[in-house]
Amino acid sequence: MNYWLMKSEPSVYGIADLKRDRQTIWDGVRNYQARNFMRSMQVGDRAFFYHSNTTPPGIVGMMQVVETNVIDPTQFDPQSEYYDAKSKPDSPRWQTVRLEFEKEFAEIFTLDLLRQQFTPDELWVVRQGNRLSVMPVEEAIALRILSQVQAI
DNA sequence: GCCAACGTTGGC
DNA sequence: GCCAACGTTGGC
Repeated sequence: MNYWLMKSEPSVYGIADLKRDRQTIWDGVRNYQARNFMRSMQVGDRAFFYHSNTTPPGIVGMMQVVETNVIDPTQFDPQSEYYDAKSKPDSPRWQTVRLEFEKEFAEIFTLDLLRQQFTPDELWVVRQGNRLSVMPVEEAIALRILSQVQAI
């Protein structure tokens, strides 16, 4: 079982949306490194839900991977902003995962707090200029974060 | 809204 | 295969 961190802008899709939907396909990722991490995910892995582009940014909850190697349907949808004309149905470029809501934190674990507790080597999200939207989190780091939060 | 960081594209 | 131009991310 591995831990991950996945970013989303709450104005696009936030923890409240996942709580309502219970499950979601994590679509729209168009970065190869992020995609490769999602390809390596396994059922039962847990992921921190990170709110980006908001005040303050930070981790707001936990999700669980319930299905792997999901073809991102938006790549074939010309109406979607994530449409990829170069991706063909017989060899899709973009795979993702299905995630299930696990819990929402009583309080956001802010980026500022993460910076105070972890070095950029320990936790990639605190690296300056990091634009990666899916990244691994070491178990020891994940457990330190989880020991400091309460679920709603 | 600004802009630094940085990934991608495409001409050569 | 280099790299300038361009587009996007995301903190502030």
